[in-house]
Amino acid sequence: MYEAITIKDIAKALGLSTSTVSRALRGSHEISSDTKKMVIEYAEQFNYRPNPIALSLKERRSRSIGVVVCEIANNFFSQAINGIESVAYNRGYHVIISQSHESYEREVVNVEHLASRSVDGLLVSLSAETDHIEHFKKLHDKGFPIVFFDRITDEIETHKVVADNYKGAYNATQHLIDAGYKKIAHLSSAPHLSISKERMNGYRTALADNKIPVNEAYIKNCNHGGMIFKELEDAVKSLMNLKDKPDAIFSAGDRLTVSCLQVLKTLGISVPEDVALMGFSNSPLGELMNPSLSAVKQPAFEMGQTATELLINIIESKRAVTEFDTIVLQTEIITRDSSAKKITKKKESVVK
Amino acid sequence: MYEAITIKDIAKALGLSTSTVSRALRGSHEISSDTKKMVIEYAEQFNYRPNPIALSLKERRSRSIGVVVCEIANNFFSQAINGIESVAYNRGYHVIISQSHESYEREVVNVEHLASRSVDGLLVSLSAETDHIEHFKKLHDKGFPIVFFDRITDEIETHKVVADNYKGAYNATQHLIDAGYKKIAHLSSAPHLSISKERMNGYRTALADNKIPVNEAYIKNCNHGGMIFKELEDAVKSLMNLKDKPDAIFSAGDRLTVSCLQVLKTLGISVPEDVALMGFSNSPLGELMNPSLSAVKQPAFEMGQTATELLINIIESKRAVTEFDTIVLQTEIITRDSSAKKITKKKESVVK
DNA sequence: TATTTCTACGCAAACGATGCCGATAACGAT
DNA sequence: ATCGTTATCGGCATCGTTTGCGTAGAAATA
Repeated sequence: MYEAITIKDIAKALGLSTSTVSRALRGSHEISSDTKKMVIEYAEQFNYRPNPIALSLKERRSRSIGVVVCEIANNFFSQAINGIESVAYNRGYHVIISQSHESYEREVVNVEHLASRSVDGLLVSLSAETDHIEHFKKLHDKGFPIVFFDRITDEIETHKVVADNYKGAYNATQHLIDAGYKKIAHLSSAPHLSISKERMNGYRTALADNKIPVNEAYIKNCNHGGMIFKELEDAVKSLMNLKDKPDAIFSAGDRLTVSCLQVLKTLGISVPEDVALMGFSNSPLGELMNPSLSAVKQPAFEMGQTATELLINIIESKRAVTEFDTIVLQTEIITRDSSAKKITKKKESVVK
Repeated sequence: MYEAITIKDIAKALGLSTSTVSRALRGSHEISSDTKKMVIEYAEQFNYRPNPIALSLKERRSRSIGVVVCEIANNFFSQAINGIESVAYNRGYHVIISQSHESYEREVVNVEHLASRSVDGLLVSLSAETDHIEHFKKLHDKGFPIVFFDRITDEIETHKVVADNYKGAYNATQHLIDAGYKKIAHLSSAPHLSISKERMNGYRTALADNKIPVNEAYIKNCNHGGMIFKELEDAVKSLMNLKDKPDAIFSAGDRLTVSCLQVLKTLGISVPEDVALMGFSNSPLGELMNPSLSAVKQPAFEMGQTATELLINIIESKRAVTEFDTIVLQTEIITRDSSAKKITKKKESVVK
């Protein structure tokens, strides 16, 4: 069917050996300029392209990197992937993306599939279900290059790239407090994820610094990261069914935030009048939503870029890398209507 | 650095030849069951995985397919990719995604990169800038498997998968008319794109069927598909600066619709009171937007699935495929607030 | 016993490209 | 005339795997 020209074809056609052709194409000095010219012209005429697979086999590298994320239909990750792609292409690498859909099993399968020597390294953000990481440890112990970003693990020593989740969550919580909210709930993903822990810490510390006691009933985890709608729905409902309802919700992820808003809408609970909402989100649609969404925005593109730079550095390093960095990038608080200043009933009656 | 076990290692360790090991692992009947058992146990113990690159070289196929789309940070495409992935993985293929960002040049580079024998076939949705397709023709003429989806071309005969853009646009326009709008503008992507033409036809026909003359000033094209914000902004502004303003906008793409809403918001034009809005969109956020967004929804996931099935069929077909299908999938009209029934001034005064 | 038939395995080529080592010829130096 | 040098090219092995063919030894048949 589809047959492309090889170095052998050129050699045969020109009455040369394959080695001569190979050298001529790479501009070796030990080939006469006449021969070089002839070979190069012939190659161009027939649009010769070296077979990357043969090269991979010979050089024992594929010049491609694998990406393992939970899903690409999420603005944070699609922006991160844009960053990954921009660096990868510049440095001559292909990018192979795989989605775990927050499932541990699919993550394992994808990693196995990618790592069995078809990629030179892995860029990983863990799935919500993943609570043990033997599949990565095995690879890492064998010297396989891995860089974690966003949802990282401290069980593996390698380069990592994260947003400052602690500070982002702290600032978001503080912002809600400053806007007059005191009963702030926290909606989070799986509790074992690094991002969940860090954001939880930021949330708790901000409350503590403001001398607001933590109400454990206000803290809800979704072990499937919002991939199962019911889980999230139940969490929001149980929150809003409390005798002492929260007056604000700080949600720790994009999918969570959006679904939460959806549930609130269904329940007829208005935002921010009945309950304020603030989340981690990278959706450009935040300002078009009803109400427009306050959010902690992560530097997704830069995270992807940085992680890719680090990964390729490991891949191309001559000796085994032993010193690893954890890069922390800053977040940005975007305040919009969903966390508008609280209008207390007192104030309202005063106005009246 | 990272070294994995090969068939050669097993052969040496067990005092066998590589061919025997190879056959034993594939369960050949001409290997004694003792030897087979020994080999298989050894392979499992050392976690042997065949080198996919060596296999690719031998079988002259990589078991991977390339995807060329304008961007993944677009719900239509990320859903389509989910469909692509689901079929591809089931049939044992990797998926390599590349984004053109609506740029012709980047599309060409990506296609060259992918097709130079690192993928077995291509799944393509053309970029907005692409108005000639020699880069695909060259490949297709050589017998390289390509399937187009969404934004297709009729200059190449191969399998194609599209939504029923004509009917979708017709129904959307009819819906706007039924809701009381008569001065309906149409905001479209590059005019040479198949989707643009089909949607334009649906729009024009619906108007004609309702005996509404087409006002050419109401038709605006964005040659960069909305990737350049100013282009879209200018289009919307010039529309709303007309003496005879439109009372509704039918926009032909997700990015266009969202950006349009944004511009309208900036201009202080309220939807649907001042102008109604309806678009093609697959964003699940439509119902959370302000106002909630009426839209034509495409079966993105199914389109991805179908296109992938067709592509793999071509790839795995023994003889050259000469009969090609164009699969047309149905769209769905979702009506929400942005196209709510028009409240005419007359009616309003009557109510008063 | 001699011949055929299995059984169970090894050898080598092939996929495409590269790189080490050699080979050859022309040429100048001794 | 002999040797060393240089320029230019070819042979061969290699990466990891599969596969057609060959064959040694054992078993079965004549």
